[in-house]
Amino acid sequence: MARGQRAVSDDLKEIRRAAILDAALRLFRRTSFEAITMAEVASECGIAKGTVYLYFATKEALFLALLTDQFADWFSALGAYLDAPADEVSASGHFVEWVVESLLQRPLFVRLIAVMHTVLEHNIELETALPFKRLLASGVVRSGTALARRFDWPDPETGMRLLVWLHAIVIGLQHMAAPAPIVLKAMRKDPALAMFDIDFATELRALLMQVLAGMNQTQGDKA
Amino acid sequence: MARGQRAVSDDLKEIRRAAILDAALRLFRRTSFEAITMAEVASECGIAKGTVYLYFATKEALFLALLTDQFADWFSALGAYLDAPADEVSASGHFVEWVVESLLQRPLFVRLIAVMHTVLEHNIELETALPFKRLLASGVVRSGTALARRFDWPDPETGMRLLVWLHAIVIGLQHMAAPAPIVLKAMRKDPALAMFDIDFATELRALLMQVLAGMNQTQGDKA
Amino acid sequence: MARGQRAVSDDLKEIRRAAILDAALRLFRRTSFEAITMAEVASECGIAKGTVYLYFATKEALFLALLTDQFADWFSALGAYLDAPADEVSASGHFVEWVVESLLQRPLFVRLIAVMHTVLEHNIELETALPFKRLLASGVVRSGTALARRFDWPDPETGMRLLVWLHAIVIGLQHMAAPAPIVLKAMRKDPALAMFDIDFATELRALLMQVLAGMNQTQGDKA
Amino acid sequence: MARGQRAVSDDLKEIRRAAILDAALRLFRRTSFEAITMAEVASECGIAKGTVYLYFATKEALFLALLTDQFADWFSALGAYLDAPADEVSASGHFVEWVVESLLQRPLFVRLIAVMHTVLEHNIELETALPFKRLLASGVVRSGTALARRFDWPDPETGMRLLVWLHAIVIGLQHMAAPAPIVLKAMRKDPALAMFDIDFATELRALLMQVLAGMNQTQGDKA
DNA sequence: TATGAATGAGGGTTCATTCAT
DNA sequence: TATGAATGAACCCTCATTCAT
Repeated sequence: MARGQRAVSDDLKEIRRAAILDAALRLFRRTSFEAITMAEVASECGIAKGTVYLYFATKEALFLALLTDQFADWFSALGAYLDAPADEVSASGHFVEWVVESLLQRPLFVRLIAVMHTVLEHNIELETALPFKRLLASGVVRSGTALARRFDWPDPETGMRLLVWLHAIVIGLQHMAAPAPIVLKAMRKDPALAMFDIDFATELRALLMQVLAGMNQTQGDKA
Repeated sequence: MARGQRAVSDDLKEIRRAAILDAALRLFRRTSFEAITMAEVASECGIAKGTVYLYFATKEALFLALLTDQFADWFSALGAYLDAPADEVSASGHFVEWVVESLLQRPLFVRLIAVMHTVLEHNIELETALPFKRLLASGVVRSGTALARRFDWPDPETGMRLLVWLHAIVIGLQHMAAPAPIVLKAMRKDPALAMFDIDFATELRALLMQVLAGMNQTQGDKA
Repeated sequence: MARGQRAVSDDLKEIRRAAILDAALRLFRRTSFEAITMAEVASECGIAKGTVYLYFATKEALFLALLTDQFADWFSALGAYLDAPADEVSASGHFVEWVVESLLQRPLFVRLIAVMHTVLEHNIELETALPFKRLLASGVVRSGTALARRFDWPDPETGMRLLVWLHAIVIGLQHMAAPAPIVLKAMRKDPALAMFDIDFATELRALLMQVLAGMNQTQGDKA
Repeated sequence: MARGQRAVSDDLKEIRRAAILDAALRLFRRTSFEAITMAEVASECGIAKGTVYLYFATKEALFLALLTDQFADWFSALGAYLDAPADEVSASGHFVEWVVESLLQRPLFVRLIAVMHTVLEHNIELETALPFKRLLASGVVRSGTALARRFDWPDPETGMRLLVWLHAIVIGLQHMAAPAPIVLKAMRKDPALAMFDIDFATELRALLMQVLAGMNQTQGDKA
């Protein structure tokens, strides 16, 4: 779609919407949410500033849409993974590895999650928040159930809960794994601060393993 | 210290510094970091705007000092707890309960932690970041070691790691437990979103229990 | 153009730009560059503060644009003067008189020149500085050449140099002719300071006459 | 005088005053008037901020005192020069050379003159302005008279006038010879702007020569 | 006289969002 | 639907100067 062209049909509108999202994603790859301006998004997309607002009510809504897509994609991949035939090896380890890998391949997803509650979910309308949370809920229910089945947990809610916890853990670890420049400098200066040099994947893997170990034990006791 | 009065001695300066921190804390109880202006802090403290900057180089440094105090207090309490004679009942459960309680009693501490990496540690100088991180490191080392001893973990680093994980978990759960107003509204509207009505204490307790269960199991296997 | 009205065409934009410049000029007539705030300019122009920044990147750029116009106007007048048929009377005296008159009629131009190098040319971008200096350069080249022809100086650069010197002289004399209020007071108090009661026109006329006398002598020697 | 020590006698007070001036001069050598803070001056001098204000009422008064010293020194040197036995070679050229050299050796003097009227003479009290201007007046009268005698000008005021003009010329040329960084960049980018790459000494020498040539001619005509 | 803590005015600039065209 | 001109709130921090001690 060329600049100035009007998206009259729904299809064209969808294409333009996607183009805006793509532009935002490209910018987000390079910098942070705060550093990106709506003018830049428009410019990167080759359209006018006002046009962006025809498709997204606020800057936060725009990036929440980005996150929505990422969630959909991730849940889809998770569903595919969980539907695949069970693995002979330790299910826990395999699953943890999948999670770690899936997130390592989606760094922007992780970065968006880290600002989701504190930034993106503020300054949006109910009609934006509602479908987003519903998508999340449906993903959690679906995947949580599949997860419980896979791990032979009697209660599907246990699977859902694990996903909620995973969400929290991802937020926290991402915060710690992406320190402010000045903190990085401090860490370089004082070796005693090396402990704060958190590797996202390493910690996620280790922590998740423990959680699953605990859950399997608990659930095993129950069973 | 009354307005205009000069903090001429180091003692008085410490008192004034504490007064500013106290004013900031009172405001933070009522609103968020973003909503507070330095002018408000000064006004709440009954001093001039510029005076605040004599004690704290930036707004972030001011709130980081607040967090520093909270960390010191919490680590101190943790140390006292860990040094107390071992409990006959399940050590894990007892410890988890202590953590949950200690954080429930310190809601501002938890809220500060939630913005620590993304906000407070930005826009500060190295000389502010360094002592803060060192305090944290020393607390983690000290408490982590005590923790390992308490749980009979051979490696003190296991205790330290648990604290790092706890930190991440607290950040993530606090984000989820303090949703944006619009999200709250969405949750009230759609019962299917009830799963996002996260209770910080409940989830922290449960998750931490699983982590500890996993760790004890793992460490038990090692021993 | 009324407040809130949109300058949608290039013509209208030019009109609005001119309106802002005009507002700034009106204020500058009343006070000094330092005393003027961008908010005042906007208010005087009947538009919002941010709108001013759509047309001028900084306060300095705004006033440099003012100076640009004044330079263009003055160079244009100078060109017209130099292109006019030669005068029978002493060319030097006639030219000096024209310069003095042209500057007396443009007091704001002179005041802007006085802060041009120390204030206006700071805090501007290259894309602002470049065209400004180029306009000046072209004016100097063109007028300097015409000047040399008029005075029968073999080298056009002599004319250009005279213009550069004139520029310096105008700056210095304007500084001296516009003393600080307290200096004015001192001069009123002590008659011995009367020598500092510089009249811009008188000194410019006299000094320029000497410079031209010297140059004609020198050039005459050369010829 | 050590820090904290009290300057009880007038001698000691004079020493401290000189120390402050010296500190300010050292800083001025490195940066500009605007960039220097009174806190820096105090720190560079090893005394408290308030102490500086015991000796100089305002920042401007402090730097004006600096300029006073420089003027006294320069006038003294000029007096010595003019009192020396006349030179066999062209008096004009010799004098001009002396002026250029004397200013090249006093770059801080020149820089202070450039901001004298627009900055330093503002924000001072009458009791600061008065002696400063009187010193200047006396220097101008004395040196102007000597100058007229030297050049065989019948009227001593002609010498005084030359000094006033010299003052103006120095201001203007210094402004042009110390362009803003962005202007420097513009000049580097566009060769057509090379004409603005003003060398202070070169232009001062040339311009002054013309002025003197003109004056000698005029005065010669008179005589 | 020396100190340095306290003061507080001061203002340019950005940018998400709106809305006239 | 597309545009992009217009809006205007928002805000930290500096630093010359004062004055209590």
